[in-house]
Amino acid sequence: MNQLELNEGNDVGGAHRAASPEPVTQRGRRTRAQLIDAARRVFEEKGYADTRIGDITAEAAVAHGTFYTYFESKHELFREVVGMLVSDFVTEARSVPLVGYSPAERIERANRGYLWAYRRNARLMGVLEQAAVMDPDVREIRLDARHTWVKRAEEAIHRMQVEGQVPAHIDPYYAANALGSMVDRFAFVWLVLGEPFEEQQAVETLTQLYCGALGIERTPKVLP
Amino acid sequence: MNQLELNEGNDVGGAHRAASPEPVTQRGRRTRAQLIDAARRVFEEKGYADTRIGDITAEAAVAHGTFYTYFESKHELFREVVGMLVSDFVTEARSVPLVGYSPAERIERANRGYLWAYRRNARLMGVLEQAAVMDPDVREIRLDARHTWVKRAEEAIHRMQVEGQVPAHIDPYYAANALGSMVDRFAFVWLVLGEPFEEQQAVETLTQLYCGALGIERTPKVLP
Amino acid sequence: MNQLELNEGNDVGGAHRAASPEPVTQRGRRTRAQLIDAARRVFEEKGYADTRIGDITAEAAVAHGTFYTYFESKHELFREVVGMLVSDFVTEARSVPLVGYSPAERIERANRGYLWAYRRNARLMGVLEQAAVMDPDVREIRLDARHTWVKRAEEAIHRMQVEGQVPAHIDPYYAANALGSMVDRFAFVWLVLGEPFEEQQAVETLTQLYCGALGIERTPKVLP
Amino acid sequence: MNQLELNEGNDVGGAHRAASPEPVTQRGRRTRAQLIDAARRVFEEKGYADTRIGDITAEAAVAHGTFYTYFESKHELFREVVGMLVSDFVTEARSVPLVGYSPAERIERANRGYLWAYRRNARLMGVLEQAAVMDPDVREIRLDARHTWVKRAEEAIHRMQVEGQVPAHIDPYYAANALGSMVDRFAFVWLVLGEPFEEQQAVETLTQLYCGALGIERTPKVLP
DNA sequence: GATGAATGAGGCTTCATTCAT
DNA sequence: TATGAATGAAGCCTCATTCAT
Repeated sequence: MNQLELNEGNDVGGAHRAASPEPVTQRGRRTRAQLIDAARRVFEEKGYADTRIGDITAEAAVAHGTFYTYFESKHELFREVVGMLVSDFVTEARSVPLVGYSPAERIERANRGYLWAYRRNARLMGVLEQAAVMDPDVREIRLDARHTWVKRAEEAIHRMQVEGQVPAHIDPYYAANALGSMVDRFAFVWLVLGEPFEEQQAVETLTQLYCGALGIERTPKVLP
Repeated sequence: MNQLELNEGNDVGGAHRAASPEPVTQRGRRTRAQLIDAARRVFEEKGYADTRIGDITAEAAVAHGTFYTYFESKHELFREVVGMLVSDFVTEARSVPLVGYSPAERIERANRGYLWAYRRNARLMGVLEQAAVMDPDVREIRLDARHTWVKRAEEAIHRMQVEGQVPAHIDPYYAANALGSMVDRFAFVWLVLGEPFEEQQAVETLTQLYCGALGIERTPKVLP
Repeated sequence: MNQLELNEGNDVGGAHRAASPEPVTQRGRRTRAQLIDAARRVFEEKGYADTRIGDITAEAAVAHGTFYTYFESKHELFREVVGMLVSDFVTEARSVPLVGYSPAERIERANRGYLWAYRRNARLMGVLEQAAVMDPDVREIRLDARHTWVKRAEEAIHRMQVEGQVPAHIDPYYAANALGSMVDRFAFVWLVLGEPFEEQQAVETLTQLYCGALGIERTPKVLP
Repeated sequence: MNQLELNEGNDVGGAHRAASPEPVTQRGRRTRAQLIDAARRVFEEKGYADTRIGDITAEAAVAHGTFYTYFESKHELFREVVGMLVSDFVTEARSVPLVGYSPAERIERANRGYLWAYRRNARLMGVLEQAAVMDPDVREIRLDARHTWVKRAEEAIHRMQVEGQVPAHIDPYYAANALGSMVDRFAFVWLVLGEPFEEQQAVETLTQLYCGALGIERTPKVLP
């Protein structure tokens, strides 16, 4: 169970990845990687719409025309960058234990991990949300990732219903969507829009509400 | 109690407007209104970044140069349009009764009203979210609106804690933020990104989780 | 009877002419005309492929962007220019008398008129021939024009066959094409490619061969 | 007597080639030949102006940089290709008998051979005509070739005047130019611009007109 | 006020040519 | 010789903004 609303990785990312072939030479691979690195920094600083191709090549310290050796458009490069972003969330998600802890404990760990991953990638997450609204391709990546998560959370809720830990009248699919939304949006408002929250309290409240909503017993922690 | 994360209206909107003076003549007021109407349609169709001044004037059937008689920039006009969007949410919010119903009933009505208002304005809400990420002015409008709501929800939760309906260990401010996020984000994913949810089930689940999270008793409805 | 291989005028030209609407104001019409004038000069100097939009706007003494107020592409503007070229040939063609002279006399006048018109427009004729090879639209204009002429010459030959002035075994359509080709290509080699011919002798030889090919009696002129 | 308006071959072509030395190795010769083959195909498909160095190397399946091992420019390579085109016309021309047939018979064979050669090379002939308009070097090749032919045809006409087969008042040089233009241009309109002519009728009409223009007796063939 | 033409800075893309491997 | 990556000048097109009528 976790709030990862992003893609599991290669399968979906691959479906969207560039048609441009892998560079043959060592040098080519290095240049391509430089461009992706530079692009991430520029996207974070300026957002998707305000990023110029020239900003990226300047940041990567290559000639303007070199961009077109590897990418057809800003859009295509952005998808590469988003693919790496997704990978980081995936890594975080996989570190959440599925067994050996109480439900409340697992929920807390997942929430904390999600917020951490979000903080590491906050600027870029903002850009991703922005781009997803108008760009169908980006939206598809975003929704694919969300589907991956929803399925996981839904299964976890269902499992807990079978084990009698969560009431049967709750719809697992809708609940997974709603509670994921809660954590995801909270992270966005905090880390992208800049609302000044405090981490300990954020994790505590999100976890407490998450558990309460599902009828899971949990002893509140008293924060200093 | 409601999920309105948008501005209460004139006070905040007023703080941002004011750049261009109200037209003096009848004709001027009509032209100005035409531009705002047209702008809303174009923003909904193309998003903020892809809207051109020329798109708006063409849609409004006025000359290109006429735009600058009334607005200094696309940005300023967008704030006008967002101001009208906010007004619709405010109207909806005010129709939610604060007394005379059970907490669970009030929460359900607020949730339903929020989703309705969101649906009426879905395209534009998407644009607003998009613009809020990169544009500080728009972000300010968005966050002001959110603050308004948080204050209301926070006070409602606190009142219920005083009355013993909600456990004392819950932080009202964080909880108001988190639960508002849940409803707001759910609406976004449904109505902007296009996830196919069903209204009855959406309201039921959101309300049930909202109440459960706060420890409020509520008898689940059985949907057909 | 004449060698005009170019269009009669409005019908065909109109079919190809620009979609861009006539400018509304006096000033707009003047600017548009300036651009067409300038374009003709630049096309003549540099040919179609080597002409830059910037060359045209510089020659017309307007800003670069002004080009796009009136034309979508170099291609569209070129069609306008070619339309004016065609008009000149049409004017020339109409001045050739259809009656009141002997067949040989009419042929000579037509040949001379064709060469004159060609000389007036030599540079541009070269560009037109060049463009017609690769550009389907331009080719269509060129061939439409040729068809117009072929029909005229064909009818004239047929009339002379009926009157017994030309042998019946000659195919009027093929003959019209071949003899028109002779005059047209001779003009091209002379006036575009720069072979140093002399006008009197050119008219005399073309006319003598033209008549001889059709079996028309003609007394050769002795040139000084 | 023939209508070959193209170069006889090595002498003129040699005057323009010579820039890049013949490759020393076997492998080098093969690569160079691949490039020339590929270039012909690409020029035929895209025309001179729209052909990119990269198109040629891709078609030849060699690396982009390899081009510059053998050629200095697209222009130089084009001259190579045109040289091969000319060779084909020369081969055709040499197959026309100079003796042993009547004048009318020789003219007919030459016309038919010219149209055949033109058809084999139609696409490239179109490109050549196009390039000759603006490119002085290509124009020179074209005109050199034409001069070669004019000399031949002029000599043939003069010989026939001496023998009393052609009237003396005809100027051999102008007539050779004009009649060559007729056949050459007819072929162009038919095979490059795509006018739908039929071969038998084309040869018959061209030959009949050619003979008639020179006052040569010829019995028209009746086509089925 | 309204009009629509004019402006030109700014960003995009191409591609001939060079060069290190 | 062959490779393919890197370069950057050159041209294209857009569109926010100004301005004369």
